[in-house]
Amino acid sequence: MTAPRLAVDPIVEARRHWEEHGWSDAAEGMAAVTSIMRAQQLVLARVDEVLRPLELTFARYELLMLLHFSRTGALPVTKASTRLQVHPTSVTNAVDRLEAAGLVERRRNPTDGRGILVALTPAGRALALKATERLNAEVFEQVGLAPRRTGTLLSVLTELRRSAGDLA
Amino acid sequence: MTAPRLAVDPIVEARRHWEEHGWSDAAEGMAAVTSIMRAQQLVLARVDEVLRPLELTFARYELLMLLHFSRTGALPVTKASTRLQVHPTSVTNAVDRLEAAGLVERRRNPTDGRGILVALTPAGRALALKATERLNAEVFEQVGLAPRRTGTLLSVLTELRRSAGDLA
DNA sequence: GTACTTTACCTGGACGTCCAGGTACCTTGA
DNA sequence: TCAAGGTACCTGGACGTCCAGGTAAAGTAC
Repeated sequence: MTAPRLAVDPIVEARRHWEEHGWSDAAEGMAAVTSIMRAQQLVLARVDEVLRPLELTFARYELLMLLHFSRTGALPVTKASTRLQVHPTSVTNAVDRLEAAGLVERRRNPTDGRGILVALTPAGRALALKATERLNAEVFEQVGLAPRRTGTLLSVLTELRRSAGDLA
Repeated sequence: MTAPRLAVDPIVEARRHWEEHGWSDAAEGMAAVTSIMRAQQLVLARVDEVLRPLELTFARYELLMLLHFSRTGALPVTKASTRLQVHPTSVTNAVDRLEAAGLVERRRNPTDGRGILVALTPAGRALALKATERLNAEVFEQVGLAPRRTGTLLSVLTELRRSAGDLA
């Protein structure tokens, strides 16, 4: 984080401006959207800080864990893309870097000549578990909310994702 | 959005895996963090879709609105960086593009020879208001939550941001 | 008043995200 | 069987974010 702490919350400030401009119906939604953006930025920064010494990023970590949880430790790019809910090229990008670090490898897909399988290496699996230990201890076990509140957040965000067509 | 809808929520799935691995203390936090990431991705996509016809992005829109709400319509880069809570180079980047589009201009800062002022042009102000109209109607007034839930989300995220040192 | 430190901004680069476009392969239907 | 359409992956590029490093000006201290 670079910026100094602020006396006034920019989001509260923006909401006040919205009200004053007669955009009251949109003020709360604007504040919610902006808060999500900012929360993501903060949480991602915390996560990446923990992962930096391991030379991982959250995107790459997620891919490693997806492979770790898969039966064979190998998945086609498309499958990974769907599960991670990112664009296929984002997966290609992550695989490039993980492959260069020896954490995954690309294999020919025996059942589909067009495709490849992204396969976890032993080093990749070991690093994924190490990263999980640290993330659990330093971020996930202390997100920064009162006990019940984490569940509340989860529930509201699930509703939001569902309404955005993210879930069935 | 590219990926097809999934039968199972990847976040629910991941949480189950966490529980099964004996990481129960971290499972809910992991789910919360992942949900924030995904929610941000979805909301940003909605916002950018509305802004695309105007050749704006959310980052640039936010800068335009910050200037619009400022007394003189002009701010130093550092001030904008602090208010928007992004790195100063992100502001430089946004200013480059907005300036190329004639929406802002760089002026010498009369009170500080090192600095510049980013000043809103009439075109920039007009576009900011037009963009706000559309964002209000198409996103902010219908975030996708039941009425009371938006307030709940806002309250929890504020708690999260405060605990991350984002607020005073 | 001069030397040291800090501040403001920029450049260059890494990374993740998406989109557009291209190639190789599979699938489908006549 | 074979042509048309769809799928899987990659490359190249745009964009936003951050970091590292550099220059110029302001502030501070002796």
